[in-house]
Amino acid sequence: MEEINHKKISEAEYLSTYSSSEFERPSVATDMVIFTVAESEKENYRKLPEKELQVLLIKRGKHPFLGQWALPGGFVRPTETTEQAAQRELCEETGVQEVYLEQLYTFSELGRDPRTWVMSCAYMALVDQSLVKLKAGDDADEAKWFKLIYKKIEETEETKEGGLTKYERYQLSLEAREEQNQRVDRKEKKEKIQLQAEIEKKVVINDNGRTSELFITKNSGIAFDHAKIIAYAVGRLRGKIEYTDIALHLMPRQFTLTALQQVYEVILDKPLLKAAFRRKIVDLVKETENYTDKVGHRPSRLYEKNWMD
Amino acid sequence: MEEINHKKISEAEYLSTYSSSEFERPSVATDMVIFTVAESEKENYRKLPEKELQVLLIKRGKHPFLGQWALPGGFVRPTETTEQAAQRELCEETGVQEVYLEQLYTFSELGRDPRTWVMSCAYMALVDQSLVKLKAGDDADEAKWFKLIYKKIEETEETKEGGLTKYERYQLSLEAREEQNQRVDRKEKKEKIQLQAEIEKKVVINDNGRTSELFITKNSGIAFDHAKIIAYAVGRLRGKIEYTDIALHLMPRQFTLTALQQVYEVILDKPLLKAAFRRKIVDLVKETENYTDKVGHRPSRLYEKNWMD
DNA sequence: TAAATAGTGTCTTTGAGACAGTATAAC
DNA sequence: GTTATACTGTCTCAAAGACACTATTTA
Repeated sequence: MEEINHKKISEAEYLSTYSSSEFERPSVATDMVIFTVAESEKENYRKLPEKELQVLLIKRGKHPFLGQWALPGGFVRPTETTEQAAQRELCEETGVQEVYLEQLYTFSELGRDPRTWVMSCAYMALVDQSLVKLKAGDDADEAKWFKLIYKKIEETEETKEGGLTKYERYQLSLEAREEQNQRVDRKEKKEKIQLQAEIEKKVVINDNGRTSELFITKNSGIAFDHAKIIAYAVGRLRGKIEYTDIALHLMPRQFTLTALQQVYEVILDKPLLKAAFRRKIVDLVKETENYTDKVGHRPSRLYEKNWMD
Repeated sequence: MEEINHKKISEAEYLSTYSSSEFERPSVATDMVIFTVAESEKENYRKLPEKELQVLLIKRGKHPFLGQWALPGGFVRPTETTEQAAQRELCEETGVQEVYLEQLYTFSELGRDPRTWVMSCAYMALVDQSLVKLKAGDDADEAKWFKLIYKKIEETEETKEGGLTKYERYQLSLEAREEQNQRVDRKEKKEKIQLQAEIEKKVVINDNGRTSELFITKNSGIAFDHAKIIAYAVGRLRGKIEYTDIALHLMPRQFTLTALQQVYEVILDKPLLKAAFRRKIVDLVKETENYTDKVGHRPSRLYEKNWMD
């Protein structure tokens, strides 16, 4: 509590006497959920490649959670906003400037970092993979794209007196290919890194309305509470892709409408009808006079992003 | 940077040697945008009362911004999450437990608090006015409901090379009735407290997409960057009321559909068509057998909230 | 009975879902 | 010609906008 008799001093005088260490302060970090969409290999020469939603993780080279995988991030400095910190981390990790960046949520559960009191202001970034150059992975800072699958696996309801509680269980699977860095052998072993977590969404409905909260119920290999942050980000991405044009941030300069549709499908994790999809996104894109080429079937017109509205 | 050779120590050992004061830390506060909807007086005995959107502000009894009006809030303690801090502030200020609470955004602009490095994790709360008992206003902590009007007043576009910049100017008006506490004179002077701010929304559209940012361009009487936080909250409320049932949190236990429509109208600041409105919200409410009474015209059926989905 | 709100019916418009049908390059 | 994708047309259905019409209470 301030004990100064404020009636008698000016604001300038007050500030000069203000002690900035009256309260214990948390550390504040930003964590970045950086999404991209990449193509996996073609099954045959005429089939289109499949797409996958990917998230960037970094192998921790230090305690805590040494050897586990974490979201890129770091502490916010006194000379920058959380957004600038996120921007800085993003650039350090991917080399990309100018990408879509959105503040997600500030996580402040006690004990989320075993070291000390740390809040995390989480951001989501959407990047076009073709622009990204991952930093060469030295031991302490190995970055990898993980294929992300996030699915609801169970839904239960419980009726208590005066209300209803729903539990939705989601599975988060993250998978990356382990590259054999040094070995230049013929038998290029493609070992996979598999991370898994289970997230429970608890929805309480009673006279006072509806509240929902996420919990990590299982976790193997994902550092801190980052499984929860990723789950939150996927939810936000899925919600926003339906009524905004953010998906365009994941596209290269020119792209086919089928490619765009695949991006929507892989994010929403469900197939969409072609005709309806095209009607919906027609205003988000501009026709070009270019077509795909040598694809083993009818070529497709290329489009560009149309941000005007 | 941590200079410990982490290869040789366990996580437990590492944590015991971790110094928690390596980085400069910000103060973290929560600020609450507490909305309610209240009725103003009837024009005549048969007309329905008008509704107004209100926000709770507190007159600052200390520096900085002494005498100006600020959102309720306070520093987050090491024993609580930001949400718990918000909950606590809300309860201290309004006496209400169990209300709708939603994290809005974390504001971290440098210099937003002249004392020191302070981030604010802002929350929005929606309360039914009938449950609120404002704390008796002692000198240092006078709380008041302000009628809120937030309107777009200008929109300009600027085409630069490689992009388009839109500026949208919004006016935020806050108005409260100054009650004459002690005086019990006949001539009950109803002086008004008028606060005004102008917010500019700058939208930049270029090859990299669309970014938008809010700035306070004029401000009279609103402390800190709280005009911006309020503007942000109104935007969120307007967006969410269209596709969720959060408006129900502003309603008393029983209410008429016209009252609910008025709440939507006052928040969205535009009239809605009755038939379409009723079709849209029919699943959010439950019929009761009760009707309004003595209203000078046909009585109206009362409804209750129906959160089930 | 006049005033004011309550509540319903229905025509139109819009957009999404569903699905079929035609088009076209590469092999 | 076969394969696989590109692209369009249209029927249906559901929700929202617009507006008009009927119903009911109270001073």
